[in-house]
Amino acid sequence: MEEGEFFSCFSEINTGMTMNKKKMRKGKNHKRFSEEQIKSLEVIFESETRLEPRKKVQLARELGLQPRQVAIWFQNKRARWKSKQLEKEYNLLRANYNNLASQLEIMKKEKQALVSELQRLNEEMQKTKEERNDDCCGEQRVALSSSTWSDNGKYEPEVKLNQGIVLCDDDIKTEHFGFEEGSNHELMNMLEQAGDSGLTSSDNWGSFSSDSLLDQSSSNYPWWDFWS
DNA sequence: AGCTATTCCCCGTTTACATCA
DNA sequence: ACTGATGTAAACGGGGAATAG
Repeated sequence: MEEGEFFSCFSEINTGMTMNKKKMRKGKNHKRFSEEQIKSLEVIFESETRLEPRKKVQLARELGLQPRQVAIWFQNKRARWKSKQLEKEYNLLRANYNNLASQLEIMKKEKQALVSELQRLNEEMQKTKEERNDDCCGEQRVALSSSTWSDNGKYEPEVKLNQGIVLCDDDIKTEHFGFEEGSNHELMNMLEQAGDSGLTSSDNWGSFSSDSLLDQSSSNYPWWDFWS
């Protein structure tokens, strides 16, 4: 229903409630306020959502209402206003979430592409290695001279291609993604979780505080710019 | 300091009324 | 024209917090 249409239904001016509470509760005179009264109340509410007692009495006199009616109108108005605010915040939060989710999808695809590329390079390297094995066994011993034996007795070769790509997992992260041990630890974890579809599981949202999303004033830039 | 009465507010609910199918 | 369902504004009641006497 349109607002004008709504108000036209209640053109009867409320001349003031003189009945007591019991009569009010039982009575059939439960009239809605007139358009003029509502307009005046709205104007005051825009500047102050709470009324000082003296102003409440004065306003009630001006509008031909009981002070209690004015007080109750302000109470109900605050409740309606709060409800609308909550709805706005919810919509904002949902939009931010959708934005974040789509960014995550993009990142997952990018990661998958990088993993595929890495796999391809690995296979290429393997092929090159096998060719070298065929060509010259002596050189292989030199190339693998920096390989080590780990504490658990596992052999860990460090093999380098001519282009300088280091095929050791941690080094790849450092050289290709610019990740330093420690400083980007959280981001690394996020990437690893994303690879396991961990971020899409609601189980992992326990530490995800909606407050921090809404409280954008605490940082110098919008949180969602983190991904851009 | 502890108690009581009063006032205000919030929250959830009820009541009265208008609208619509 | 009547009626039941639904939505909304006005009003209520309970309970907590603050304040004064």
